[in-house]
Amino acid sequence: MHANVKQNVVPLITPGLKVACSQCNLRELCLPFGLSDEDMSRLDHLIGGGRKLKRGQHLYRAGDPFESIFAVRSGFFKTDVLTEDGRDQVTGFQMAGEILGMDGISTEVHTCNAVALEDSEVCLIPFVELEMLSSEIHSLQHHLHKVMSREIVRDHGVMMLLGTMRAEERLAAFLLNLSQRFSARGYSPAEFHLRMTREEIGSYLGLKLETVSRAFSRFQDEGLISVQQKHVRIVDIPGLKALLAPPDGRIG
Amino acid sequence: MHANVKQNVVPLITPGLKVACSQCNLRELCLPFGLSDEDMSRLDHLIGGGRKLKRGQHLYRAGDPFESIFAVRSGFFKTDVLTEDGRDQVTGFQMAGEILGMDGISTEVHTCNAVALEDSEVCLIPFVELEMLSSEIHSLQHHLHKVMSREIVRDHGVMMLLGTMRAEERLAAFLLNLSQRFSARGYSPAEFHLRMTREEIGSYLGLKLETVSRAFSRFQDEGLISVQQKHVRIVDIPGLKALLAPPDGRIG
DNA sequence: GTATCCCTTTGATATTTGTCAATGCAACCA
DNA sequence: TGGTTGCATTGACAAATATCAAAGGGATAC
Repeated sequence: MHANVKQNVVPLITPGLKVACSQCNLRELCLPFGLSDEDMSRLDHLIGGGRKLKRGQHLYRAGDPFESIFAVRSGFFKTDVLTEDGRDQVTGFQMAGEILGMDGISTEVHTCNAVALEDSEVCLIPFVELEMLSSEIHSLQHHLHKVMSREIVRDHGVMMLLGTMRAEERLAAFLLNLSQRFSARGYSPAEFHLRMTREEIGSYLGLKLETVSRAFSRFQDEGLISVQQKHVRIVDIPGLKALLAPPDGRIG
Repeated sequence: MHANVKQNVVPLITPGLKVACSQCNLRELCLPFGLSDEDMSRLDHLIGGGRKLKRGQHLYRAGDPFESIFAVRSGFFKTDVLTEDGRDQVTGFQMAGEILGMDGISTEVHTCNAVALEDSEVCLIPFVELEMLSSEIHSLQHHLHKVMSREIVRDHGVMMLLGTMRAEERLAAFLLNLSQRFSARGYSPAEFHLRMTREEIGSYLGLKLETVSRAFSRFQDEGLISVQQKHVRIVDIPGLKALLAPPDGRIG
């Protein structure tokens, strides 16, 4: 290898990784949602290939020029924001069918980091070309807007969690959210493997890792879940949901 | 007034309130940013008129069908999310030139409430027509995407604030953010009137109103600001900024 | 296979923020 | 003008979470 080629450079596109929305079983969860066969094949031609990432690899970093958004094909990601003064906030965890990178549109530069938490694959969607195609395909344009709006609504949910919930409520909401998303992808809603550490969960939930660990233990003691390291089984979904109603529960 | 007309019904468009982006001094802060004169006049024709709101009036409520987004022409708004279990989270405060209502795109229904905190005026931007026009005007399409992306990035900043900052850091960040936004609109960055109550600030910052009030008092004792009820004068901007570097400030 | 390292759990204590309560201030209305 | 009402401030105390510290468990690398 020549000296002017860094050893850790990773190809931006994994050669031979074919991508076709029309053949993808995630299409109903992902960007192609609602497209006709013909329009979907036009989208196929736009997708700039795929990319494989090993656990721990960055899909992009804050400061990288923005060129594409990404659809998660398989695997699991986290996004986080780092400030100069050393704060680190996990802003989300993304799984198959979800879109990454929309933070970069506003400034043409990514504002957060996206890291694979397990070996993963993504589709590259060049944004300039996506805009061109969505000028022509109204349903694609509208769905892109929906995807971005959904991200805004999701963020509001996280603000609600961080602003109004206590530690155990936050963790319950987090587990129920994961459960629901796994379920939507055909996996068990009751039993799954956490891809992230207690510290990453804590960062997302605005808690210290010890607090997260204690909340897990408490849920187990109360018979709500069974947890061993990263393996979680939800025993009592209604019980977890009940935790989300505050003590004075002014319902109705 | 006839019995079948509710007394509190407010016209959705204020008759006679003319709106033209091309004549608006907010256009560089708002949706028309970057448009040519010709394209701006096409946007003028799309804007569905304006609407005036008195303090306390809702621009829209969670559950309302989504039809338009709104540009704040004058005044001041808050948006908040309410859950069935009684939680209430203020998700943002909006001032002139800022866009409201993008939460509604994803489900065709608004997911939060928008309330005028002082007498205000907005422009109505019918979304279906905006999508049609942005298919034709690429720079409008792109700028709409930027505006939505900017909202996502802003939300990440709020998550950072809620997830990693302590009470006084949150309030300092809040004041500095207001200061910067007033400044960008030609108002004093150092002296302004808060349009929201301590409770609303607290909701936004994930704090109780008493904690907000104590933080204000502490800032005043330390000579950082001068505060009397809703009137705030920032005396020491660098001092406030210094509060945002955490105690161990691992810089560099 | 085994040693290492990172992650997790748990306990004791400190700090921060929330809760409850009382008072003060200011604007608004009659 | 005076009273009412809502908002803000302040204090004392309680509760939640963070911090510090130590030890155990699994996965990974050699």
